[in-house]
Amino acid sequence: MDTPERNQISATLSKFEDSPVFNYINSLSPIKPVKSVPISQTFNSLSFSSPPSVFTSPHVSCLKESRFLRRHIPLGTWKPKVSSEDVNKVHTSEEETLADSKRAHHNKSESQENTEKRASIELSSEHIKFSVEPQQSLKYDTCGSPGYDPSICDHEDNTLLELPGEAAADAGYVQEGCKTDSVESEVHLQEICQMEPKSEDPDCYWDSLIPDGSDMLIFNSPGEAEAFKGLMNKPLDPSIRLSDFMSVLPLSAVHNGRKMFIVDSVASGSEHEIGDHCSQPTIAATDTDQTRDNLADVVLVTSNYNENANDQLVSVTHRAIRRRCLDFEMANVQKKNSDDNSKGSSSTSESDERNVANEKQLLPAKLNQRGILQGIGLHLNALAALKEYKGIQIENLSSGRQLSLPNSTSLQISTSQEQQHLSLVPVSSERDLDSSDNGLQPTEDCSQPSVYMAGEDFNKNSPRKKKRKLETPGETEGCKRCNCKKSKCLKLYCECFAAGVYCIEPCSCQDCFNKPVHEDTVLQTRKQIESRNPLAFAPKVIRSSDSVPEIGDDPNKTPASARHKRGCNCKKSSCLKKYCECYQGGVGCSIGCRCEGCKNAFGRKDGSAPVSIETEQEETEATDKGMPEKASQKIEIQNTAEDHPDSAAMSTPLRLSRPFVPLPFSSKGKAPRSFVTTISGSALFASQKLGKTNSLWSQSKHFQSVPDDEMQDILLGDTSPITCIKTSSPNGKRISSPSCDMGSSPSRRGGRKLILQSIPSFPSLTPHP
DNA sequence: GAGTTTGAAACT
DNA sequence: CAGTTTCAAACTC
Repeated sequence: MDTPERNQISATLSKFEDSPVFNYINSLSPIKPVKSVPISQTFNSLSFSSPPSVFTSPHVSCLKESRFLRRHIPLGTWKPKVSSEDVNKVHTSEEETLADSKRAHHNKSESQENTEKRASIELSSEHIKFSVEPQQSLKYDTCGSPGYDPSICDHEDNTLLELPGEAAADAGYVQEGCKTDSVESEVHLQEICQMEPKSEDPDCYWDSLIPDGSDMLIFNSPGEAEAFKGLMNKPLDPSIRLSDFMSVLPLSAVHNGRKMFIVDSVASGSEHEIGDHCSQPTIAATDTDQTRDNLADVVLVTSNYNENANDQLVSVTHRAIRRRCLDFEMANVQKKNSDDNSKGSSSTSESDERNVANEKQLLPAKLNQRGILQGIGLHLNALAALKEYKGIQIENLSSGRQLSLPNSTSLQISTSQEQQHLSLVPVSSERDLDSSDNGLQPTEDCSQPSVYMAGEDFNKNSPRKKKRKLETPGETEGCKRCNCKKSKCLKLYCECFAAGVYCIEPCSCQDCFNKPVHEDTVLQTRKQIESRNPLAFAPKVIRSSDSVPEIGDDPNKTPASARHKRGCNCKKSSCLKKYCECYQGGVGCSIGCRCEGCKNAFGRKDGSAPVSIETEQEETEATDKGMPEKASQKIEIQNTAEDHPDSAAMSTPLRLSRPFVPLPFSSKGKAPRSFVTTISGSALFASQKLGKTNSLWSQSKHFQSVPDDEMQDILLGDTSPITCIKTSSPNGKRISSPSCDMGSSPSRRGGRKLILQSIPSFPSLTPHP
């Protein structure tokens, strides 16, 4: 699809205001009746920082990096509101099928070419998608969420992966799955337009909204809506904390301090129509009066709050704007005046993050020291640390994040979790490695947890989601689901807990405490466990690889190795079953493993080629279960050729060298849980927090097996070269350090440096040179 | 779906 | 630190 030039967008928008169409739109009711459709709540991890929840929900998926946050908003039926020619258009037809959508979209793009512009709406029976092409937009995909339709997700994965440079293409780019997104967005834009105060200075208004380089964040998930709702329901309180918003909004939306649109279209399953409730005037008044000067950057559009929609909407909008002021502006303010407590207090982590980004240099020192507050972490915690460092009072982020709303699906940010994730920076997921050309982009992974979904609530609202989840094993299964009965999901036995995610609906756990409601307990428990083993929540599988070959590395050689951090201890399974964490994680065993009779198909402990006659037999078994024989063979070959027999960490090139090969795991197509863990923790955070994946990526290498001590050093900015990081678990179990075998590879060095350096650039939405 | 096996996690 | 117990996933039937 053709995407109008980004820079054109602003202009276009401006034009919008003046255009008759715009007026027309404005005249329309801001919100059209919409049937809500169960939506996948998940928030995709972004490549930008987004608020992690204490535990992110495991069911996140499809992470894509693009400058544009895109969320799927499956609107059941969305009624097209406007079609405009000048502006470009909105093609709407209520009942267009996807095919129709495509067509429409296509047409749109054509028109866009002509006009350069902007919003186009297409409706699809099921999904309305939107695409906005602000210069800098974040794309937020929600695919992979529990209820998310895998097909779409997959599709998007393929289609949406975009190189930074190609971001612009997004808007225009529409594929079936993706296209719909575009449509949705467009629709939302319309709504926004409608909602936005007309009376205001159009110039200022739109400028503030979308204009140059604005980042657009679109929220479609019901959960978000709910979360907002909760916040909004509260009386407008100046003291509202940024964190409150943060819990709902992805940091990414904020971190740049750019304009942000928040479009919330559906309350899951809700069939209410809101349109009538929203009154533009009210909103306009609110926004304009107070924020005019500030040029509200955040526009929240809710399409369907059932009750009191009007009020809520207004308040939401208002707050959103407020938030904007606090965040974006605050960040700046803080920079300038750390003294400004009034704002500072209200400023939330977002600001902090931004600050961090800008002042990364500060991070190192303080992070570590305090770093370890609840977990350690760069992200919010880091920010917190930073704040403290600056003498700014740190706000208890966690408290703020928690959404009190019952129904809120909110994205909860958990301080501890975030910290941990950051500190541990897990390795990228295999996919990431594979797909990312340079590791810059975290790929989305269905398994990535980014959002907590109130399972119960969620279910209630959207049984369909549940169904979908169940129906889409590949995707959903990637997500953790526990079945704990006695551990209350507060032990590492619990996969959800271990993965740093809250238990959600699909879990069959009993007496589960691993829920946002028990955040305190969860955090406490985590602390306790971490005190025992700082790496307890680190990804089990550590991958140290850069997707990008490093200088000096043999191109043919897989740059990375992946190992189980602790190594396995298998005795009977021969490391050929998922009992074996190494195998489960799709990595070979290393000398760090204490396994007996290792036959790990991904690489034996002794470094020998994985496949032997015996193994083959075994593998046959595996194959039956879904492991492609070829894959295994391939693996073997690679191992043989590449592994260093003597090297402690036998590399498992598997993932790096080839595109993601389905692991031999379950016939169900379920990704190894280990992977999930890794992915969820690392990739997600990396992307979310740092925005630039690559930086994290690199970091991840280091973090992978870096003990806290070292980690601290690193964070502190200790630049002393670390040739090989030795790690050991508290209990004496060995932790392989994959990187070691690489020797003092450039990657390592590079990664190290990156740790600090990369952090800084907060999610700058602007393209990276 | 119930029962068994397995190995990590937790405990002593 | 080693041995034991507990636990839940993986697996089998």
